[in-house]
Amino acid sequence: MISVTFPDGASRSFPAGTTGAEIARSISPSLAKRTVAMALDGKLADLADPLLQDAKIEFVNRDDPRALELIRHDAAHVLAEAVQTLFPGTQVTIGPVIENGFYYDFFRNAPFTPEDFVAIEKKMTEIIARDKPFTKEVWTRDQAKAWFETRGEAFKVELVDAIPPDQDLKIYKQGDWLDLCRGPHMTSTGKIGNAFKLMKVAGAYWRGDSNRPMLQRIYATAFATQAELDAYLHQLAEAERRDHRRLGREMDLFHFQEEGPGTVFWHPKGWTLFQTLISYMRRRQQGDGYVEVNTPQVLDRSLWEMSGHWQTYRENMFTTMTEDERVFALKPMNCPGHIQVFKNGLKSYRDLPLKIAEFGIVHRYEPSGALHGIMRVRAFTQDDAHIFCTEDQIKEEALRINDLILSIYGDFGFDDIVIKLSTRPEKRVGSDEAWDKAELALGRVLDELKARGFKTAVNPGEGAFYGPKLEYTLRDAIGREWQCGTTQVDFNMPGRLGAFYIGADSDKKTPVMIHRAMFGSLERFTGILIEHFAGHLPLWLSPLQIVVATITNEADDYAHDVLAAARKAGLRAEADLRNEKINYKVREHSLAKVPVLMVVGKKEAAERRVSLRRLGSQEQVSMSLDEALAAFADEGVPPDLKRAAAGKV
RNA sequence: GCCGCAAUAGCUCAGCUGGUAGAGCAUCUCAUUCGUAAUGAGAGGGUCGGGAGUUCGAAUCUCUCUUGCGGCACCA
Repeated sequence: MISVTFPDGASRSFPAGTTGAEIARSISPSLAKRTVAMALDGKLADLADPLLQDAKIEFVNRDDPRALELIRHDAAHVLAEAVQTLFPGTQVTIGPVIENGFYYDFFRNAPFTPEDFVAIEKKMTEIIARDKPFTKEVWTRDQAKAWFETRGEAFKVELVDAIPPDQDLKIYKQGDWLDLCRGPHMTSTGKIGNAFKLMKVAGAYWRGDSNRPMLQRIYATAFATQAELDAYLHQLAEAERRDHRRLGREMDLFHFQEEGPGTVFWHPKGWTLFQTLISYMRRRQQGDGYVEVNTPQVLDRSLWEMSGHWQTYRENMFTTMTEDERVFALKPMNCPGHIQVFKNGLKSYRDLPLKIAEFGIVHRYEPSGALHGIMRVRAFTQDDAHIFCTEDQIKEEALRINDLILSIYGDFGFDDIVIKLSTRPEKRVGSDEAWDKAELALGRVLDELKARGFKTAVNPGEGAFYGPKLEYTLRDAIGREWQCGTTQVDFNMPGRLGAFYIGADSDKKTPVMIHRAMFGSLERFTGILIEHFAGHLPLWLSPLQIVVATITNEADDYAHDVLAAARKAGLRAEADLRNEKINYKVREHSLAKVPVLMVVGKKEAAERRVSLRRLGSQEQVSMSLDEALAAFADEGVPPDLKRAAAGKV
């Protein structure tokens, strides 16, 4: 006999081997009917599993949040059956649950089309309606291999081979169709319901390896209820509404064209935003002891050979050959240039830490498929800096960077940050001893940050070729994660490029270099801000802050006065004197995401007032011109300057 | 780079199985001076992404290149 404890704390004895379904039935038929799975000691399991030892049992209903994973996983099996029924000869591979749904990877030569989706969804509905139970069997390795081999399922055979010998091979059947699967599943296909939808088809490499066959991945999603599915689809539409590529055009910030793949044409408004970010960052860096430099865009191949870029980063570099057959490369990183600045003039240990910053434009030949608006481009501006220091100074400097980064993100409203340590990659330069030291140093910093309560994680093998890094990932308004800032400890490059300083003992010493960026890429950060704010930038960032819109031409003179006064108050303003209705102007400037509309007509002109309308609000506020300008001038002050004015640093 | 899809006016898009292009918005002109998300009328605007082929004839079919989109792989 075993003792089974229920959620209310009560416990009962059952013969060992009693199944969850039997226990549910022993309590009440209605409970058994609505239960789709169980959790044993908190772990989801098939309801048909026998209980072999004492356990805490919970019965999981279809509307239990834990059931969502099962609904999706079951739906993946149904998708696979539907596809194999409709398209015989298609091989199945894997079909996991992912964040917002699930997918299944198939091997088939002909592509799936939108019409196929309709047919597949119909077939899935049929399979679900049949309501066949999911039944589990344990097979031997040979049995499973034979089954899949005779059916030409080469990928499944490979999966069978990859399962450790001490693990059972579990097979789940739904009617006549079966799949190798870890489980668990719900009791039958009917429990899936009809709130599912095929989303898209895309290529994906078998086992994520670009040297292996390309499979067709069908993405789909499923929810417990139609209302939840609808809410999810609505959320997708919301993300599309925020798309920076669309908003960039609507707000007239930038454009791309065919001749410059992955390179941005910044328009006046976009460039204003970009420069606002640079000015802000320049102030923050100056406040933290950085000096700013500018280094060449194009440098001789030999320098890149010395730095190691030529050997490890060549396929990402733009190169050019001049008339005299010299090979140059456009810089993909600023570090070698900053080392040249460091080397110029003898440095003493008293000069350390030396923090050299540059808003450096780097060119990287990114794979064509990676390009994405201004988020992923081939030429971008980094808020880059290199800190030359001693080994002893690493921790303090890394923590200073950390504090600065977090303060900066906070100024933009990003408070949910994850800090990840990336360790040595396979393709790297430098000795293992140097890597040990670098990883140890950053590991200590990570521990310290963890102790301070920050969210941390480790990404093994994801470091840069010259050193490990701490990566700062922020979460935007709709929950997406973006990697922006980075701190990288480098024991290699200063030595490779012959940088040294004179130590306290008069000996030449090689400095350690910390590479760091906070926005990361200004282009990407700009894109993140556009999407985070859905185009509704805070006043200090908005490239056009105020539009003065007239109601009739009789207010033109006054509108000119208002415009001049706004500009004098340091605000970025334009006037719209066109002979158009005020409705038309309101609509147009609202769509262009102008934060403040000052509407002026005869009434305002007579009283030297303005009628205010803020973006996103229908409310109209009448205010004296001076009062309004004072308020907006104050609101438009960047957060760091506001703190300085308030005497807080 | 790989798989799939796409490219028609500044923007969004229509154009069926081949018979040499169309709408709305935007632009320009005229009228209107009208209080918070589209005033009306008229006009101009496209060698249908580039190249090659099939055909009497190609926006439409084929090949190829380029660019973009969705993923994968890569990454700031």
